[in-house]
Amino acid sequence: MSADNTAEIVLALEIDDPALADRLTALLGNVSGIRLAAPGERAAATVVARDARSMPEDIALTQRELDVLALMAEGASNKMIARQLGISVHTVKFHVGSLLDKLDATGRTDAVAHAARRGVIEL
Amino acid sequence: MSADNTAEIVLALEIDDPALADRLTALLGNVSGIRLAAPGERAAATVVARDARSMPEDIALTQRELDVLALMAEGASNKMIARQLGISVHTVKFHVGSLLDKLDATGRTDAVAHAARRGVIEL
DNA sequence: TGCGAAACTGGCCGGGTGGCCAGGACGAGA
DNA sequence: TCTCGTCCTGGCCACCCGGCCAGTTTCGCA
Repeated sequence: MSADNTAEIVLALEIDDPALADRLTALLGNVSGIRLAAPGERAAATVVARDARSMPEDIALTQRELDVLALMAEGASNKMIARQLGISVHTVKFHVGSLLDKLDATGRTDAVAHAARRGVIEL
Repeated sequence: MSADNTAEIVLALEIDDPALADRLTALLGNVSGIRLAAPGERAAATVVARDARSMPEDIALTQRELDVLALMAEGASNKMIARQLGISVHTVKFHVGSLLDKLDATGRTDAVAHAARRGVIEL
């Protein structure tokens, strides 16, 4: 990282609302120690507008379901999950079934997509 | 929004790196017009670590592969994708195969996860 | 004009997936 | 105690998936 203490932090802006973007640009542009990223430039952090997601709307998943879900997101098959967790394939399928139910998904791919969208898992 | 011109913009911080978080907290805390959000408080914008997307590491996917990938991310089966795109299931499987290859994935679930991670698709 | 890339289609097949049935063990709480 | 939720296991089965083989057309580029 070689984080030079005197180096400026490069911030990227990703704001839909033009008014808000303008105000932030004006405010942040004058802060010493912070520099706004040029278009396409790599930034250390990004300012995003959507407060929308990151909603703590936690779906009630059991610990075991979270275990299975995490491995599913890695692309693991039921057999692999079974081996990993030390349970039978049948039990894995049972948990996967519950997951599909709770996440309102049609299949395992849909399930991880939904889970990622809702912030249940991190890709 | 009732964007009072004199109102402070509430910024939330979502940074893993403690050092970076500290520096940003110190820098942004002194900016008039900006206030850092209290834990749990609704913010107008969020500062997230790292340059979220805009990864220039574009995997070379053809248009058709992107079509298929998008529908895969919706949890669509090969049959559904075929109907949606007006092509045969065989062709869908052909594209899926290429996708698995290019994305270095073991299955469609893995492919969607990889694609999302690399910013190829938006969940 | 030939050549490769992309897109498309077909058949075949082993293994994976998801839905259904049934059951048992365990702990928390009424 | 008795019920409820969670976790676990089994069998059965239709269907889907991914990989293999083969082929066609269309397009741009050398």
